[in-house]
Amino acid sequence: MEPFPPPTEEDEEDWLRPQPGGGAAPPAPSGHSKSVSARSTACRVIVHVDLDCFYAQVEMIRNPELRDKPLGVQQKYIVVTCNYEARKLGIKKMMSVKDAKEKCPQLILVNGEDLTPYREMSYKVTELLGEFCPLVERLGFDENFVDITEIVEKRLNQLQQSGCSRVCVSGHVYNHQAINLLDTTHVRLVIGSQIAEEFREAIYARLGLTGCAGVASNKLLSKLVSGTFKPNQQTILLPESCQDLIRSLDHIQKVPGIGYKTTKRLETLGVRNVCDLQAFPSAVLEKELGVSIAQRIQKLSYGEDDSPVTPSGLPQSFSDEDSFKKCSSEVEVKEKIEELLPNLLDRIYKDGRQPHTVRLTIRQFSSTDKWFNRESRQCPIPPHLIQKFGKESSSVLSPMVDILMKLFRKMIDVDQPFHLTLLSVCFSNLKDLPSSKKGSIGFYLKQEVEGVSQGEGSASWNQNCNRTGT
DNA sequence: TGGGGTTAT
DNA sequence: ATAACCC
Repeated sequence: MEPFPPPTEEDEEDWLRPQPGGGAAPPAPSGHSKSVSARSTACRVIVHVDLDCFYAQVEMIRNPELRDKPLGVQQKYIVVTCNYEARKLGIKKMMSVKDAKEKCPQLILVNGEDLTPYREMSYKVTELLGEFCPLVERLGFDENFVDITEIVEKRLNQLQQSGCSRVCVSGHVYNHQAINLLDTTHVRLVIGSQIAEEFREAIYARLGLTGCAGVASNKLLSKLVSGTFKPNQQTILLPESCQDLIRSLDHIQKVPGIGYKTTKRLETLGVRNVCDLQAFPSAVLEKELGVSIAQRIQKLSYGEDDSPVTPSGLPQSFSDEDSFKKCSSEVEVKEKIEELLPNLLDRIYKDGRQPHTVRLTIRQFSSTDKWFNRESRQCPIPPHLIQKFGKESSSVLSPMVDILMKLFRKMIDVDQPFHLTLLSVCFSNLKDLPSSKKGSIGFYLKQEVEGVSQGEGSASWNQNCNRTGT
């Protein structure tokens, strides 16, 4: 057993006084409740948890012999991620297999096109965090935001009332900024660092995964600061260093929320870095991008982000896709769809809810603009078919193929030549089973099978139950 | 660039 | 249905 890898210590020590101003504590002579006004003024405390090279870690758990070797995870001809052994040898994320093998002939590659193991581990992480706190939001498979404001408030009160006068930061402080324990915002973030450490310890002890964490007063800043010390470390951001952090981003596209398209439009305006965006006239920005986007990204450029941590709960859609060099006949399309469907139907069956919408997405070959020309058609699933989702997937398969082929013909004239490079099937608009269904014998049999085969914890069970009401 | 996801319009 | 964003 390896111990939990030691974080770097930058502990600060000082006295934690019950109240500033030397006074014992709660004045507030008016009829007003003190705790209400104190709470409304308290800053939020957000943790961003970011697993290290997630797919590679999952593969190393599945096959421990890969542990100490340079390992890459391959999808088609791309190394989508790799472990740190491989990074030492110059392998980067999203490198072509060709370049990677040239750089490092000993690189071991595993195929990661089937996301099932990663998806399962990903939800175990989210569920584990859900045991600490209900406000957990997923971002992709390997990141989670947790709003720990309330946990921090509780611990702060405990600390003050039990006469404890010291708190130590766990992990790094961004910019090496000194902590002022007379500042309750500092103290809250320090307590947040201890909770973040507990998150990472639990994820390592229970799931064997390492990762980074960032603690700050909003989602944007927690995410940015989590990446400052990189594998398996954590960092807090104190408000006084916020501008340093946001301005350290050399390009605006590094700001989460400012993507490829917006970056291009900003470049047209001469906006290249965060400082440019901060200083840019709001009125001009609003005319160029629309009020909503302009105001949001300009706030982001100051490190301001009032978006809440929205619990992700159960997935809103299930999709499966495959890309390929060429698919140019109706028969091939049907074969590809028949390959994608069984896996998808199985996932939906295990979820237990019924999808009411199905969508087919294609990508047509084009030499220019190689990766953005996707088109899709969707339709409601006929009620008689919806009913069958609770049963054997075989009874749904061929009618679904027929529906998907009709959607395909809405996009593509099959009498004309075509050249597809991607097919994707997505089920969405998921609804809980009608409650009358839940009394049936079949329902309970199914629940037991799932509980055993997926080894689900109580958190997911509770999540499922809590949502059946709405 | 893969094979996924989300929300806004 | 698409377009933008995220990983």
